[in-house]
Amino acid sequence: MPRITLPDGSVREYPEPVSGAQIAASIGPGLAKAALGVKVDGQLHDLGHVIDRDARVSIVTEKSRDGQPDPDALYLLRHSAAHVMAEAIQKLKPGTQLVYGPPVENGFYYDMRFPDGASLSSDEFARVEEIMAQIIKANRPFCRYEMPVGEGMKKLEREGSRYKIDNAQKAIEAGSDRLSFYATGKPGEDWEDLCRGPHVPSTGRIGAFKVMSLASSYWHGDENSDRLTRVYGTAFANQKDLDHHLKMLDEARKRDHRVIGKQLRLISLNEDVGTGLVLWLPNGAIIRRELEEFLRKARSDRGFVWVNTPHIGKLNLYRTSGHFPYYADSQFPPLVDAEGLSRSLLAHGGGCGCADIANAMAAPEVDGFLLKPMNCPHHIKIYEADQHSYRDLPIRLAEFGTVYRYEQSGECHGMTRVRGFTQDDSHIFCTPEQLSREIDIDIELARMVLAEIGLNDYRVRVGLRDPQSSKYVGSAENWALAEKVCIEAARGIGVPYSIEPGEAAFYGPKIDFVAKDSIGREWQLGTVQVDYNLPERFGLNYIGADNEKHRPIMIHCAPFGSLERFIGILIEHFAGDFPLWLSPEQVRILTISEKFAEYAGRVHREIGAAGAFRVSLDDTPERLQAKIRKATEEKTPYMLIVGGKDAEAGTVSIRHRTEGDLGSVPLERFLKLLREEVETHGRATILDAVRPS
RNA sequence: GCCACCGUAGCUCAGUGGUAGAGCACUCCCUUGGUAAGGGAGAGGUCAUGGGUUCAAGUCCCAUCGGUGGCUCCA
Repeated sequence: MPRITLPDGSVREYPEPVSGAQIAASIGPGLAKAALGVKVDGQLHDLGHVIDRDARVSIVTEKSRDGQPDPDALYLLRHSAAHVMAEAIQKLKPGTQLVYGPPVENGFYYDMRFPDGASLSSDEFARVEEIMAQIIKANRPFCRYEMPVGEGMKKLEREGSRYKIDNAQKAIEAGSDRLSFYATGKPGEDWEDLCRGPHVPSTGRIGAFKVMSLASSYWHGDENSDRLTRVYGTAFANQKDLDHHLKMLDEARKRDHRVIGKQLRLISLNEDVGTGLVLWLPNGAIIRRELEEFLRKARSDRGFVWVNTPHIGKLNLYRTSGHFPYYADSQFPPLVDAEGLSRSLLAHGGGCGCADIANAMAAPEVDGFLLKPMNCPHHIKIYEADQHSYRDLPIRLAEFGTVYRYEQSGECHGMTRVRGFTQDDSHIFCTPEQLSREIDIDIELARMVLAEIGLNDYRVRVGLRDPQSSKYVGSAENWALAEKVCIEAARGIGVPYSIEPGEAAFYGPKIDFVAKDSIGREWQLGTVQVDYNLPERFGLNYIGADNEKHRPIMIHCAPFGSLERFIGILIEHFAGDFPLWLSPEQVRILTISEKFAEYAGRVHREIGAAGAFRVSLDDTPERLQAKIRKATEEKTPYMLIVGGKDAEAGTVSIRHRTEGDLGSVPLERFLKLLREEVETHGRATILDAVRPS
């Protein structure tokens, strides 16, 4: 006699156990038709799932109440589409072994292993989609059936499905006493798969789908295990949602910082220089310099002092800090002189393969230099350059410090994942009493930076250590202390925060700012990290009021993270339309004909004389339309069009790169507005001031 | 590092075994025009590199280098 509570609070009683489909039907024929699954006390199930006790139930349909695609519906659709895709691929490539096919953020994937000699190419996606379309058109039901584990295992063994047997064993270990299978159609006749479910009622409910891409993966994510092929797809309830998704992907592609970075001549990646090494062209260097100057001032205002340190340091420095032993795989090999190298190779067996060199270098007596993977050890040595009293603290050191990390070749990506990059790094050394205030200063700085850039939608992530892992340095007490401080600081920020074990740096927990860009993608930007461990490893101290030595605490803070990555993200966020203060070119004067070159030249000189504006003059004999098109494509924020009328009246006609003609204003007024927009970082714009209402 | 795909003019790309192409950009000439491409001419390529198959290779095969999408990784 189950009493069913619906999302609107109403309660329905049923005389006997009832399925999700029956509940939907009892509410209305429209809902029965739209139903894709059922959620019982927060658990998603097949629509056919039978409820035999009191429960809170909602019927899952394609749209949630806010009109957006329902996440549960997408889960069901995509999980089901994964089955359909697997069936299609197995039909196309007989003998393919299935591994695991879950829904993921924007779709689903299925890991599979092709028989020897076979593979899937993206050229075959259309064929896979054809077969999928047939299966969907046939509208076969997803039929769940269960077996006791013994019988189920026997069935899997008969089928010789190594990976599925492993999945089943995992389920049994997790406490399952039955195995569930889903047939796409009739059990025993049609295609089926060991699967926990749930699924949509039938294949016909998969409204729109697409096979997206191929990747490789490892079984259990272990690189020494079997290599699998991961086929990605996506599915939506209808074509419109799929089209919208594809449009977003296309929009993201159009904003790709590698494409825009090339078009706007911001940066260059050159294979002769090396993978993951960014060349800043003059235009990109302007953006970088503006950001650096902005942060330089912001830091100086907050009591930071500027230092400079070299790009390399001795190996022992990084042995002490822990960087060298813990991150040996992801740094460039040490720099050792030839004599030292041959000495240590001899001492370690005499081989000179990569592994031999790596082993020889790891030996504790080897001396040499390392390209710095982080700036902190150098800054620590700057702290140590003087004896410190508690009266000196806090000491706030800052540097745009370039660091090098040997990312695996497949990891490098444009400006966002590189091998050499400049951190806007800082290290505060303070007393325990000062810690909370110093963290606040760093957090305020990081938030101010985001606000000035216009990234106002962000959340905070507190990265704690993974208690299972041994990669961290320092004592448990230090970690507990630092983690507590970070969590409290995050709580005080007033934006949503999450706590994520395993996301800490190796020396301490961190507070990361994760911002949403203009098309809704999230990026990890600034970071504030609390560190009790490096001061201890280096034996740092200050003399307290008690005339005793005490250990300072360090705070690492980088509001941008790295300039390469940050500017790469900004390129995508703005799609190249940088705010005026960051634009490589701010104003371009366009002559209507060469007859007005003299007036245009005067305007050019006056703007130049009025301040450090980046202004250029296009007085070529091209037609105006062509010049406008060129300047627009080059994303110049403001074009000033000057011809006979302007020359007579002493005005300029303003054109905005995206809003078009803004009419003409006297030159002095334009200059005043220009200065205002640059100085306010775009809070007051020329566009707003003169746009015809 | 692994899997799949790709590498042709400065850029974007066409060219599936038979004389290396287009558009844009560039240079020169004409055009002097009020809000997203005026017209004409010219110059520009070891088809990533090295091997192989073939009478013949940008095209087919192998290797190497580089790129892209993922995987793994990400201090």
